[in-house]
Amino acid sequence: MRADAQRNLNAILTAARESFAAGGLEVGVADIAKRAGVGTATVFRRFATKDDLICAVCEQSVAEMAERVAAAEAADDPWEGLRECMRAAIEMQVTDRGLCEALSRGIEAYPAVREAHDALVARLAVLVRRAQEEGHLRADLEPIDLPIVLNAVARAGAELEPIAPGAWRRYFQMLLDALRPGAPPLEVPAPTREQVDAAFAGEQGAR
Amino acid sequence: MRADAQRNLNAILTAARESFAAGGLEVGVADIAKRAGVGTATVFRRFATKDDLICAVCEQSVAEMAERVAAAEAADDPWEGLRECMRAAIEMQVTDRGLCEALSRGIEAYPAVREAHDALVARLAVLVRRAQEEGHLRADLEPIDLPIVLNAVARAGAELEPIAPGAWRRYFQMLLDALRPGAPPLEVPAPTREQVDAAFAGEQGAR
DNA sequence: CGCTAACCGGATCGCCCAGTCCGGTTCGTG
DNA sequence: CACGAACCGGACTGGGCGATCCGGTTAGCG
Repeated sequence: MRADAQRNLNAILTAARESFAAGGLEVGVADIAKRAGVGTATVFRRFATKDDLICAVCEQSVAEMAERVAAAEAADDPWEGLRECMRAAIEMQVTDRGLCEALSRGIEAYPAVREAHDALVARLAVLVRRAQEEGHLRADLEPIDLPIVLNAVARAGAELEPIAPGAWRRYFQMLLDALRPGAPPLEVPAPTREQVDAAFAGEQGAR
Repeated sequence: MRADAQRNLNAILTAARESFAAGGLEVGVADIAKRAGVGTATVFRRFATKDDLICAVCEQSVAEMAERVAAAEAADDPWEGLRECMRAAIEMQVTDRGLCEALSRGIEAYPAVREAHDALVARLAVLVRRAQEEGHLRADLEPIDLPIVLNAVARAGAELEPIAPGAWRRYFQMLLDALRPGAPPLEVPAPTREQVDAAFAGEQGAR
């Protein structure tokens, strides 16, 4: 790989990240190319499809989240670590429209992102179980619930952000209240792995 | 207005409602026209713009919600009525992708819808205050919070619906837990009318 | 029944955007 | 320094969709 090609690749990834963060996933490839200082053909040379580019950017963000989870696992106070993780996950999505939108599609996303996300949930599960044992989290919360509710809060927050900056913290606090132990048990089971897998297999290639 | 014109108008509204409900707001006008059994020109003769059509359909749905709120106000047990209202609001959005998407844009929607929505929130406020006085609802909940959190739950539920039907009830139950009294007070204020108005004035005509 | 104004609908326009093509440019090696 | 392979980028294509145009049709009044 020639040096200029590598440079362009980095520029494209950075530009895409910034563009998606600011304008959501519907920003045009031409805009991204312009921001990166290259032509559209150069973008498509590295990423056969716009979706591939989205995927690459998302993987970075999900990896970043995974790092935060790992840090929480090692923290002195794991419950505090988990809370901070959740807060960071929402904040990341609120300040990155593209990530927020991508995670909304979440379930049906690309294999690579999906894999990274699964790994992240698996790590989360450890923290969740520990928090439940220590009585910080309601016992009927499943790890799979977390990405769902965090994305829900983030989406509401993201829309509010331009008109009421920081309002997402209000709804994050409500979310924490919902997760506290002591409430009557949930009457509906969480989505299962099988359901998610079936949906994924079914709509491979949609959109 | 000629009889056939009236008939077509009804057909268009019905078709639009069904199409938007099933496929979201991004379904093409051509699809709607075909379902209504008319040409696209006929659609645009009644609704100058696709947005106008969306607006008309939404108004109907919001009016329907308002009726439910009115019913709750008159119910024997107002708290039970409010709960049922919230449940119905989520269910309506989960089973109507178009409505769900339209309410997500909510704040910046069209004047007519916005007006109907404001009226609905004003009515809700009565129920909220009463529920708070009776100790069913946390005291720091503002009426404006309700459409926000209800839409958030509905959106998550709508995405889950095809793969885990009814899963939204799980998150609705969590929401109710978050709204219960007894939690430490919220540290961030709710969005204000002024913020909403400013945003609305600012981006009139966007999209 | 006949006539006209109202109405209809498919073909068409203009625009946007993902993705492709090809003539020109640059890297980096010998 | 020279040369070829790798790389570049802007012009172009194709398809989709909102919106418009216009020749044909129909309602419903007199």
